[in-house]
Amino acid sequence: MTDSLTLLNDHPREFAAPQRPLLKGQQTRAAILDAALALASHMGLEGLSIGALAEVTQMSKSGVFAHFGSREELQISVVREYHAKFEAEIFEPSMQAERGLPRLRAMYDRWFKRVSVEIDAGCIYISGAVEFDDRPGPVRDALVAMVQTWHAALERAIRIAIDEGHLKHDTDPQQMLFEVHGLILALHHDARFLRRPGADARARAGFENVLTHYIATATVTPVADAASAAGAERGVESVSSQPPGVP
Amino acid sequence: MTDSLTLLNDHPREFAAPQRPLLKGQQTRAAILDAALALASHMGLEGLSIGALAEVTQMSKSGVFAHFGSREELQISVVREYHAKFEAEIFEPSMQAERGLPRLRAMYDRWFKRVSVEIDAGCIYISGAVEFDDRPGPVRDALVAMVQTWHAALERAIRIAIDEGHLKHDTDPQQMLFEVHGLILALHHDARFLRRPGADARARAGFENVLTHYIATATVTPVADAASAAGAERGVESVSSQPPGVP
DNA sequence: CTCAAAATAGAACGATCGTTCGTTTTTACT
DNA sequence: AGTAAAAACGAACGATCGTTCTATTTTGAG
Repeated sequence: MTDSLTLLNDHPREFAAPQRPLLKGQQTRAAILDAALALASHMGLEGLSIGALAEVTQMSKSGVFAHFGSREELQISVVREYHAKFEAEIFEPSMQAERGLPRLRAMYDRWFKRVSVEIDAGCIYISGAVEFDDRPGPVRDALVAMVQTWHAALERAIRIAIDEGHLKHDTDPQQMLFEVHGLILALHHDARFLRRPGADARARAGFENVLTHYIATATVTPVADAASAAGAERGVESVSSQPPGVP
Repeated sequence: MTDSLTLLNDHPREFAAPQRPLLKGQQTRAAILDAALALASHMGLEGLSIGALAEVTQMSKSGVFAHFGSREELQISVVREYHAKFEAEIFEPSMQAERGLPRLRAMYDRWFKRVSVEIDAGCIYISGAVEFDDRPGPVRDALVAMVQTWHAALERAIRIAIDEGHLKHDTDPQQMLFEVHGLILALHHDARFLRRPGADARARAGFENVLTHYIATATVTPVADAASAAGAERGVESVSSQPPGVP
């Protein structure tokens, strides 16, 4: 239950089921999807056009089209593909870290690197959220479902960190998630849009600031709980970078 | 110097100068711009089309077009219009608050209400940032300039709060701005995209958490400066809601 | 009222969009 | 090799896009 981010991953056939499974089709489909993912990272899901996709993949428009049946289905497939990669590269490796704060740190670190280092490809979750916040439909539904899945995983990690005594017992997981998510969004904004150089350092420092708040709050009246304080200290010092990493 | 957000506001004529000033033109131009602003808040700046705009304003496509000369100029005009309203409704009233933390609070409060309460109209700064982070050109340039202007005003307010002794003297203004901005972005994301009910409360609480961090840091080794601590306390308790408000 | 200038309308343009259809090539299995 | 299904193509469709052009109407000052 806690070791899978999988949701909506039951995609046995996208829109038309080949009765006799040929492999060439899936192969080029994957190639198209790869190009579509790169294209959507730059132009957004709405900026994704079948014509441009055909040009990139050296195929005919109708040839590309036939793999998805509609533009909307193509967009949904892109979202699903992004989710799958996100799950494999961000979520799953982080689950190898120890339960509690180390795992939460690992998740944030990988998430943060995804947004900052790979400047040449914007986060589809973030751009999609803005593009489809006013556009009802299956694309929006798919986006919401996958973002919520990721957020649920983060919230779970926070709750575990609380249970393990790494974070204050009265920590509001959703509040902490809100603040951490804000840091990622600010990073995406400053790095990609404003092109500010120090944005990644700000995101790192911001995370530490949030942590200090939820590990040992700076209340004007320190009612320090000895046990949880010790636990927090353990958590703080244990892991500051990712485990060896798996995939 | 500190009481104006004005930048790029020298827009005497947009693209074609009427030699003998007629008022009907400016009038309908304003009406078109109003409709364009509402339309862009829902569909984004890229989703803004002259055809749809003509339909809304009950005009011909060419009639609308003639007022701007190009779609790009229309987009820039929308950005400028949004900036003017933002300046009048968010920035200027906040400047009536006392220097320091009260003013910073006023700015955040109005900013935050702009993003949360008016759910039926997304923030063009935020959606524009995502739409144009990979699209060079004059529209992006205008967006960047105005966002930076607003950020500069916020940074100025933070610096004043430091000078007034309301915030810790070693506060990094840009870091604090980064974190506060993240809260607004998370609010926009959760309220508009995920449609989570409690997002505004999270943004409020997040701001308080950031404040507690920069007013009296929870360092494990409290090197409390008596003077700045007293100033911080003053600042904390002085204003928790906006001044009467002017415009 | 007059009249030039300004504002709006209307039709058409080339381009691109997603999509459909009929045909041809390629694939994979017997 | 033969064959039926699958995959890819190419042309065309209607719609919409931004834009250009030429009329027509409206405006505001003399």
